[in-house]
Amino acid sequence: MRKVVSSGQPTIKEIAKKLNISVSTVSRALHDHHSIGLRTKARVKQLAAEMNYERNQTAVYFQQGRTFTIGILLPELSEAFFSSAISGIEDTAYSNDYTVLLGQSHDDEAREKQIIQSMKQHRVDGCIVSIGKNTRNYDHFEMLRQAKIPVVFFDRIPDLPNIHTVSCNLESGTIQAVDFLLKKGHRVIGMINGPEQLVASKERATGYIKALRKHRLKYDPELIVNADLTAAGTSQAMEYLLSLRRKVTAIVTFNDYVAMDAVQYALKQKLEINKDITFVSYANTPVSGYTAFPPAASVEQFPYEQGKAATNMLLSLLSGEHALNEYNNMLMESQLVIHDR
Amino acid sequence: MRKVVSSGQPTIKEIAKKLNISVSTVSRALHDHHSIGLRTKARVKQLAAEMNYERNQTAVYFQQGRTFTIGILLPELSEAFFSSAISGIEDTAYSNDYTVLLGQSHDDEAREKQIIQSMKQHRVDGCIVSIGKNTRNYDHFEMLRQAKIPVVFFDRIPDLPNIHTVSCNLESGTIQAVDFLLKKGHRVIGMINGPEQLVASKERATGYIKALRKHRLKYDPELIVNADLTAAGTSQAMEYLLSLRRKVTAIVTFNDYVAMDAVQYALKQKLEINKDITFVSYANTPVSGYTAFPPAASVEQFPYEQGKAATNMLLSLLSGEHALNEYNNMLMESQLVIHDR
DNA sequence: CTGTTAGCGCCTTCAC
DNA sequence: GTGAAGGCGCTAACAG
Repeated sequence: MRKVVSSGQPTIKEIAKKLNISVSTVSRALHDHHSIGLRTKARVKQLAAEMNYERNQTAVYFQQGRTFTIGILLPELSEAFFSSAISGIEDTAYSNDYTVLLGQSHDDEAREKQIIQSMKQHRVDGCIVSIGKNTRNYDHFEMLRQAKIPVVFFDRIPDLPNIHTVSCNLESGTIQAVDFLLKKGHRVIGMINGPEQLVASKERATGYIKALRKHRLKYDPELIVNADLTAAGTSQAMEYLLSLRRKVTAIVTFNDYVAMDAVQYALKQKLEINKDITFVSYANTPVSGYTAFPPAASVEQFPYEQGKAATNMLLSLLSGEHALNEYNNMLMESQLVIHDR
Repeated sequence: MRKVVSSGQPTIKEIAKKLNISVSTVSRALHDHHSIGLRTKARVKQLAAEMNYERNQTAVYFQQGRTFTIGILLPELSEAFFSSAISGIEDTAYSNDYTVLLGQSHDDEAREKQIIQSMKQHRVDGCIVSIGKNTRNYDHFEMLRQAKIPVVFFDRIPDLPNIHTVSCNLESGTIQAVDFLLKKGHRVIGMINGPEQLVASKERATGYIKALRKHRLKYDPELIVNADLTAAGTSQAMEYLLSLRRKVTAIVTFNDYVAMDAVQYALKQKLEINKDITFVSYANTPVSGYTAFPPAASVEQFPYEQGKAATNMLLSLLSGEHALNEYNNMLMESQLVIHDR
């Protein structure tokens, strides 16, 4: 059907012919094999350079049964968190001579399956995956397991047994955040949290409660609201928090977007930011520093480092220095970054 | 050296053996070749399904001499513009059954060369490239040309003859921006432009001047400042513009970051945004809407669409429906998006 | 030190 | 309709 177009690129065969030696000698010379004479080596290398020879990796991949390529599946590249993460992945992969094959699911389960399928056919050596919001069925990952393609899950992790994961624990950062507010004298601290079912929301709530407990303060459940992360939801949450009997002087928001919406609401109520009300958030975006009223502090989740860690974990799996029934679950600690003292 | 690990994946050979037919029959059956009997076809397909057979793409790539993979080289994934662009690239590639190999140069020329080299070895079918800020030498692209790997340059385009490009013309958007301000009654409009040597700066300046000319207003060179895009540079530029005899009531800024810095400066001078002073900017970031004082309008550059266009151009080059000496240079029009009337 | 040979999985031309 | 054979470029036994 499709014509095989000769690429015109020189092969070791041609080099061998011109030099009147065998292909294996050429191959070995090019690889600096110890058993090849210095003179032949030099001759081969010189001719190869002259002819602009370049090894055909597709042949090598085929022959070796591995591609030195890792597949990356993420929900959405345009989210700052993921673009930062993939930056870390790509950097680490490249410095280990691996290439990166990319796919984004857009949180669509069907597309996610399709991409995994395509990566499997591509014979990637391994995958790094952050699953979509709506993914409920994990058959595609089961197929990878059967094909013996190792996977490291990262940030958005499926509820599966025996998997490798890298994620960031938000509890510690939240404790630091609440600590920070308490030290500044705040006693009534609200929290605009995310949807209840998210692990990330649970970690935030737990951190909040633990921080209070640490300071022997009683926890008032009224002060935590679960919102839907939309601007409208945030306004509602703000309205609620500001209507409470106890006067809320600080609020921990689910992320920077929520913080920005909350700030807008507060400004409309003629509140002075960092005086009447102080915000602390989670750094999903690097631009919060540019806003007129950035949060006084935010919990950094180190997406770049997470990407790096996930890649290193995958590479160590690929190097085969692991027992097959050993599963790595790495938990990074989040950390509070203070913008405004 | 490295052991060849049998992947354990079934091959057409095994299917053939189990069915006591030849590999070529299996191959043909799997491809729905017309000359294969319906019964055999069915038997083959069923067994293949049962065995979880999956075609080894690396073998196909090798054999066909093409990989259905395109290489993407970008300066920096964490820049909103590029992450949006790659989103468009990836979507388009995937819906055409192409896979995407990723590399970021971090604006480092050496790394850029290395990535191109690696993509060439990978035998990508084509490349989409946005060059680094500091790249002065283009030998690596010359090598791609010799290897007959088509390249589409995009957004950041090198100064080379006979290349394919996709880029966005900022002149039109700038004209619209100035039009918008003039219609709102502004007569003294400043511009904080970028470094003089950038094409993008030139286009902005030209658009500004053309818009004034269109309205038969005289152009005052004092009103355009070239800044370095840092916060400090922006402050200086603001100080200068606000010190002019003629009272500047509106400013066009190089991008949203500059706009945000400029807004900060204006606020410090107790100016009221959108009253004493109005800003119009270029949309490099989707978050400007979240800031307390977003620009009244901004010039959209459609990175997603640019990525899509570049990919389509590359795909059409790959399909071979082009003369070799034909070069495509696509210019998209930027467009003003009004946030605040 | 170097050459010969086989084979990776698949497709395709040629023969039957 | 189906089979046999060759070859894509490279590596790695196995022989000298």
